[in-house]
Amino acid sequence: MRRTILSYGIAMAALIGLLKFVEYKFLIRDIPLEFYIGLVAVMFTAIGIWAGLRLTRPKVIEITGPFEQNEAALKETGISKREYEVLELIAAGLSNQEIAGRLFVSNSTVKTHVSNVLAKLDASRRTEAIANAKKMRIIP
Amino acid sequence: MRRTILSYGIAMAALIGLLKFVEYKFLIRDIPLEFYIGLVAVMFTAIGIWAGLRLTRPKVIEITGPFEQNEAALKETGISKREYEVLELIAAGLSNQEIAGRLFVSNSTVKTHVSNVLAKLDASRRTEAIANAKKMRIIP
DNA sequence: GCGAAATTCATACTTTTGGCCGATGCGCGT
DNA sequence: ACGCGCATCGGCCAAAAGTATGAATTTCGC
Repeated sequence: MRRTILSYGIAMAALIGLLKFVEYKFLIRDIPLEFYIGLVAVMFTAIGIWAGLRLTRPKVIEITGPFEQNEAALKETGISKREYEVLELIAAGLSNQEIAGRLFVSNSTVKTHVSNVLAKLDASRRTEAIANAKKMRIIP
Repeated sequence: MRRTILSYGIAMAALIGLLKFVEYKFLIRDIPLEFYIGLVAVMFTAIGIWAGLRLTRPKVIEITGPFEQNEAALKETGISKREYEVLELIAAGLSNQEIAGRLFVSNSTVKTHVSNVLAKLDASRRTEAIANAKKMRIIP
């Protein structure tokens, strides 16, 4: 962990150096500052995403055994791709509001999806949907 | 997806605007450009991490084979016998009313038990309680 | 390209759930 | 006897979840 942080520090330093260089180049050619700032923003956003995923990855990979999904059963329910995403998040214990935030849609949309999932899984509560989906082997 | 990208675009635009403002402030006070750039970098790294985490889907851990209950974890939660029964029925997808019928108690009692279970599992929704309990291996 | 399916969103309504209070009775150990 | 945890119940309120309906877009298979 200490090593990891150190690595990131060095990488950051290197990047700052690179930026200085780019900055020099750009300023020489009289390219507007806004453009340069935008470039920096995009670069570091990308770095942030990358770093974020790197640092959190070890936590999520905890698969104990092979989960074989019953594709047939899933298809039979008629659950769409988006609806399945919602179902996964429901099973993860998220609220409609949280799901909306995660999927970048409105609360209304999530409710629609949830309602569809409930109907397709023959359930009237999300907890029942989870139980049914598990029984049918369409979610781990 | 298009919407997602659009959202980011708008968010970016807004942030650039904010940056312009900050920039103005800083330049007025003759603070070096490097500092400003660094600020931008840090900000957008943070944004990137946030976005990355937001986009990461929660991986559901799976339990295969014989279920061996983590007695220690269960004891640690302080969940009582009756509360555990309720928890099992929650996980089975029953409503409070149904649980009340199954355990021959009133709806109020079930609600009390549910509330206690939620508190002891550090959850605020029954679905979250299920997910947590599964992670802690106190229910199959 | 056309049409069906999928995705998105809103509004209004009912039901369920959860939080917070207090209260009673019962058994158990000191 | 007293305190303590557990189980039981009720009321009230707010938030979340679910239902129904309608509609605008987008996507995708043919």
